[in-house]
Amino acid sequence: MARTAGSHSDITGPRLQQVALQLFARHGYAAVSMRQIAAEVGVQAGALYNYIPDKQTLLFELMRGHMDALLAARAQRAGQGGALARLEEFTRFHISFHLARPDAVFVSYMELRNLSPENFAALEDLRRRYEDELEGILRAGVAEGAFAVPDTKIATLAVIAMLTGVTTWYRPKGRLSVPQVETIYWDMVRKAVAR
Amino acid sequence: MARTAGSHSDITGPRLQQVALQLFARHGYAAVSMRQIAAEVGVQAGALYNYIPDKQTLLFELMRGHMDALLAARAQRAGQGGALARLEEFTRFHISFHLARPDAVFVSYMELRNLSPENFAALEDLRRRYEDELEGILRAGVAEGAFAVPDTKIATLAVIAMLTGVTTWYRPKGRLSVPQVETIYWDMVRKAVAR
DNA sequence: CTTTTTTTTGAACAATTGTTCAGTTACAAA
DNA sequence: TTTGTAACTGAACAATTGTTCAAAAAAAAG
Repeated sequence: MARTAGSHSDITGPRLQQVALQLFARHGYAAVSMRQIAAEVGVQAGALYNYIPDKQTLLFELMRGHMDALLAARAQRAGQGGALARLEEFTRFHISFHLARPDAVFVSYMELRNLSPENFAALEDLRRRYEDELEGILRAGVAEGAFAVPDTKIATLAVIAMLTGVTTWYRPKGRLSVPQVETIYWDMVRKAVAR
Repeated sequence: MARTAGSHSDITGPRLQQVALQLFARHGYAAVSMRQIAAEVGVQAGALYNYIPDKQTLLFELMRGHMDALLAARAQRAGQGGALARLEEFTRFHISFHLARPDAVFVSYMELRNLSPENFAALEDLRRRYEDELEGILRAGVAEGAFAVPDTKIATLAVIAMLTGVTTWYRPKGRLSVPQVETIYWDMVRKAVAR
């Protein structure tokens, strides 16, 4: 026998991405085999190569897809108002966006070293673009006299590290809702950059 | 031929740990083979098994060694004085300790999912003990009325995430010295938990 | 219905994996 | 110098790796 009944490109394609993201997040890129992914998709390993050229590209596309979605979502909420308001907006956005996609976040931060040099460079570029959003806000706040940070570049990285860290402990079944978490972190971010 | 001239357990043993840590940090546990490690040590793969029972235990021992060193170094600087002074001490300690061991930090934070369940539990226990150090300080500060944090547990994780993030960008050749970095982060930590 | 196209199977590939072990060598003690 | 031991080699092991491809079957088109 060959082609399975009810099989379709529209199903297998997206499901491959979904399954790969989940398994990569759970066990790591290098520890997951194409056969494991195929088994979870419900197909033989060879069939996956109708959708991806190779395993490396699969990883890269997952990571790039995540960063693209992040930048697109960020661009949609065009920053307006004073630096303080924009910083709050960024903080809440970052937390809610990241908490909604724990697998993609995990993979994007943990598997950078498994990318080929060109793919790594491309991803670093996207990451930089996102960081620049926050640094722009911090710089504006300093110019306004609303913030006091000794080094906007370091403050940018420190704030992002702090916010992204939420993904390591947050569980949907936990005692806090996402908006509550946002508020707690916003309180700390606001004070950390305050005069 | 067999035993290499000048070979000794005192050399190969430590060198194995050193090389494994470096390679695991650079490429990831699953992506590094025992033969790669052996080649870097200057020995055949089989010889490594005079020093470790298996690859998994090698990883675990590296991570446990790091956490033991962290807790031991922390215990040495027994916290004294008010919460603010203790928090500054913790902040500077955390940064300097982590910046001095980038490979061990990287492995300990990235390879948790490659540990067996028992080994994972053991490491989580050590990590918790370290986090409790900081939470104790924050709690004391709140009791003193020196700090205002809505949730000491979350604040603990947020501060640690922020501080550990320094390892992702700091380079010894960079424009800032370690004490300068400490001061910049301390400024943000201090304000973040302030009243 | 028949034909064409899309999708998948299943086997095959060379390479690599962690680990074991009998045999071999270097070193230290006697 | 002989003996004993600690350290290492080199080959072997079964299993698994990413990837390819001819054959087969299901779906879509005519």
